[in-house]
Amino acid sequence: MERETKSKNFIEQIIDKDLAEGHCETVCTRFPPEPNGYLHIGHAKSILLNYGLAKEYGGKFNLRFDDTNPTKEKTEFVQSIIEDVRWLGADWEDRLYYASDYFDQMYEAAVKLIRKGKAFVCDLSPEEIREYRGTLTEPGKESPYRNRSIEENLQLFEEMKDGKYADGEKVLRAKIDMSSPNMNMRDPVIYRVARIHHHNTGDKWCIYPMYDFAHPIEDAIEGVTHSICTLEFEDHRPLYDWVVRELEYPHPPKQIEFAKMYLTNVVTGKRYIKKLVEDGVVDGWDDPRLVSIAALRRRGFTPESIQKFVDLCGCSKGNSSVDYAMLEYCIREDLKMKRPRLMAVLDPVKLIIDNYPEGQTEELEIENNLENPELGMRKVPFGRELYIEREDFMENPPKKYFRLFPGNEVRLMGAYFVTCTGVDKDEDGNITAIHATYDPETKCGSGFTGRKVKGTIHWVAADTAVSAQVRLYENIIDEEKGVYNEDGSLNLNPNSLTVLENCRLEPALGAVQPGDSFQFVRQGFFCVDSKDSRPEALVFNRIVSLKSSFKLPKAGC
RNA sequence: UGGGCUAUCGCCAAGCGGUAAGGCACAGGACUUUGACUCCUGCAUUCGCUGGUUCGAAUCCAGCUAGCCCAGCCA
Repeated sequence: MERETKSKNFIEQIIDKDLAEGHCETVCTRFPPEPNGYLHIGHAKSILLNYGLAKEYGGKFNLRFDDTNPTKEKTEFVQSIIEDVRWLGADWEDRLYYASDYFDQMYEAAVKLIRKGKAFVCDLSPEEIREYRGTLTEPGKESPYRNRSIEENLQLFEEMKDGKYADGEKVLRAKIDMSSPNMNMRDPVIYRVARIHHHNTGDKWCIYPMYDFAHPIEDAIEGVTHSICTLEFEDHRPLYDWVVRELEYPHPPKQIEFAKMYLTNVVTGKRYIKKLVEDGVVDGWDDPRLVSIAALRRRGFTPESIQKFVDLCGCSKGNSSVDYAMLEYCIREDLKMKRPRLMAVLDPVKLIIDNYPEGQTEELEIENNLENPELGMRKVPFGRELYIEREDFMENPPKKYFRLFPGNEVRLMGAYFVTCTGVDKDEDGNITAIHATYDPETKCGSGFTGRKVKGTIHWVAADTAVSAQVRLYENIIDEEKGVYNEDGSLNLNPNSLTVLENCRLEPALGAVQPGDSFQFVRQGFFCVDSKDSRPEALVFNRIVSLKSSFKLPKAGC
């Protein structure tokens, strides 16, 4: 098997260099979500990037919950994150960790800093700390508590741990530089008091470490070599390095930042998704109109397609917004060879073959996927009355329309050639049925080569068709215009979901399982909704359309 | 006269001083029992701008410009 020779991204180049220069001997990465919401396509990039790197270098990949702030975290999210990461195929083996399991070590680390004179207990209120911090252009000033003795700090910190102070009364701060141009270095808070039940440690602690202090410790404890995070943490790196250095870890982990991924025409961003869910605009975190991992899964995207997407997008330090068409391409590419191509009529109109004997039926054998014989054959019943797609017939066709119109001959896929002879209409002029004649000689598989037709259309037999509901999902919001308008109203795409109630499927589709996906000939890729499997009618979600290059001319024909 | 980061085709993205990869999208054409797929072909004389160094610059230097991030006891 040939492997595409892919150029290495900047992270791989850093790792190569670290390995070559002996900064590390192996590679260990991690995905460290805070369990405060559901994962989305942006997280997939981080997960697959970290996992892929570990795999590429024969190293390890850890899944670690960064649960240092119990006010926002829930077990519910822990479960969904585990499920999503597993589904994506990132294997953490036996290395599932919780930052909260390191609280003892973090406490000791804080004590160590105090002993070194590098941390102090501060009594300033949150407001005062903000005032003392200065601004982006002015340096801050030192806290009046900055020069407490080591002994006093030790005692006070222990008292914080023992619950002698109320929330917000005291914090532990790193003693760095109040005049640093980097706000993160102006004596950052590293421990705060919070009397909140923690999903993992219960009520054992009433003080919790801050991210900037906790994260490097977590990485160091686990032996993470490359701590990959997003761009907004770039300014935190000096602090990350400070913590690692002051705590004197023998194998300091290294933080590397990359750009988050955005998708055009789609709501990315945890807090917007959260609001859409909370406002009831969507049905939940896994509403197929969203791009949460759960939604993509329910919509019919495969882990392989997401992997391909992430690979294709690459990784850099420039903020970017990837065209949604790229994601569509990836799922089409993944599914086209491995799923059956079946016939489904989304907007049915009856086609009556007048010269086909009344009462006669036959079973045609059709390949499930013309390009992949391994998927086998299936039997499809054929008869005098069929349903075809309403848009596959035009009474007055424009130039270059080569589907059905009066006098024209087309191929019924897998069956016969039929020639349109006329239409029935109701009093209002709506077409109620189309009439045609068929040519028995042209049966599929008979080797007939007498003449060719330009159009091939799909169909289902009227009496054996299975009825179904099909949902056509569109991107929910045009994020270029903002998720919410200035007046607070939602900037929704009103056509984000179209429900087609009257679809007719070939009988083979009556026995499918939730989650199964198919290509519907000429329509696109669809997936049986895993959450809505009503017995009376199957519910299909459209994953993505096929590309279609024939566009009807504009009005006037 | 705060700091950090980024700038290469409509969208991603290689490139690391030797004369602009690739993918998506798009447009032609061939093929076709899906107007799909597949297959060809086209698609940056130019790398945010202006200077400089050099035989040679997207790559080095200087100065601009634009965008993103930072003043949580969030992560």
